Amino acid sequence: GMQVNGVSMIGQVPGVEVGDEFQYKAELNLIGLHLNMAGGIDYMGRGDKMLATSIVASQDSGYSDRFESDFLIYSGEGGNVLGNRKLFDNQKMVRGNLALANCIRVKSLVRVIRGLKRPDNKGKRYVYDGLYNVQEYGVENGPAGNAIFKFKLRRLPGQPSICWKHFF
Amino acid sequence: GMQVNGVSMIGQVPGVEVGDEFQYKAELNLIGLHLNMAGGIDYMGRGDKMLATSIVASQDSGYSDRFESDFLIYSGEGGNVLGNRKLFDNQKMVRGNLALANCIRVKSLVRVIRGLKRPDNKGKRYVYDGLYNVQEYGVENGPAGNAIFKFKLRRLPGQPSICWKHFF
DNA sequence: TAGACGTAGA
DNA sequence: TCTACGTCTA
Repeated sequence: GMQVNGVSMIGQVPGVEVGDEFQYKAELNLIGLHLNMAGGIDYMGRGDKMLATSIVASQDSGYSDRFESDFLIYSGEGGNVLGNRKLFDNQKMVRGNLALANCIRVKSLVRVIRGLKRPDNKGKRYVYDGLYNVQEYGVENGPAGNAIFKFKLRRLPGQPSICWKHFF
Repeated sequence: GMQVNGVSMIGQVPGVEVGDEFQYKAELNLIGLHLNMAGGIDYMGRGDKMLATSIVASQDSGYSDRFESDFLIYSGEGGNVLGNRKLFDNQKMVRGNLALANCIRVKSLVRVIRGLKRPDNKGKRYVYDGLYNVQEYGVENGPAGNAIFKFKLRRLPGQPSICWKHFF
C-alpha cells in the first residue's frame, strides 16, 4: 500500500530533478519534496527559527502566483475565515509566511513546485521547478481589501528549464 | 506513482475479504471498496434513485457509531455549518443519507468499513467488516439540539468475524 | 486542537 | 461549485 512521511530538508532532494512530475501531494510527501499535505508552504525548524523548505505555486485554480522568466511572485497563506475561501481576513506573518520571510536574511534556498491542472481538469499534478532564493516580500490588497503577502523569489541560475511539454 | 479511481459497485468487491486492512482512504478508492475520499457514505445511481454502496464507521475520532454483536448504529452525514464540526445544524435527508435510506426498501446491501485509530494515534486505518442490511433509521438530537440521523444496519449472517487483533 | 494552494464525485 | 467520518505538521 501507500506510505507517507519523507524527510524534512533544505535544498535539493537526492534523486529529484527539475521537470520531474508527480500526481499527488502524498507523493511529494513520500519523496520528501514537500511534506505539507495541504498547505502550500512547507517549513522546518533551523536553530531558533523556522525556514521554508518548499512551496507549491499555481497560476490557476483560483491562485494568482506569477511565473516570469527567472522569478516568481508567490502569494502567502492564510486569511481564509473558517477555511472558507470566500470570507477573507488579513494574512498574518506566522507559520509558513514567517518561515518564507525568514529565508530572505539567511539566503536559504526554497524548492519550488508548480501545481498544474491535469489534462482531464480533475485535480492537480505537480512539476518540480528547481531552487529559488527568496528576495523580498510586500503586502497587497485582496478582494475584500484584506492584506495578502506577495513574496518575490528568484530562480537560481544554471538550472535546466522545464520542458514546455509539461504545460500541456 | 499512485493511482486512483476504483469502480462503483454494490455488494462484495472481488479480492477483498472480511478483515482486510487498508491505511488510507485513497487505497479504499483505488481498490473500489469506498470511492468517497472524504465522505463516510459512498453511493451510486441505480435506476432513478441513489443507493448507498459503502460506509466508513468509527467509534472514536469524535464519532459515535456503535458496533454491537450483529448490528451497527451509524450516524448520518452533514449538519456541520461551514464544515466546522463545531457549529451544528439539522442533518438533511439528501445525498448519502438519502442513499442509505433508499437501501431499506430495496434491501440493497452495504459494505461496512471500520475506521480505527493507528497504533501511533496518527490518522486512521480501515478494516473491511463485511456486508450489512440497512433496516431502519431514526432521528436523534445532537449536542446543539440539532437533528442527527441514526441508521440501524444488521450484519449479514454467515460472514467470518474480524480477528480481534485488528482492534489493538 | 487548529490550520492548510487536498481530492473526488454529485 | 459544493460537500465530505481526509491527512499531515506545528
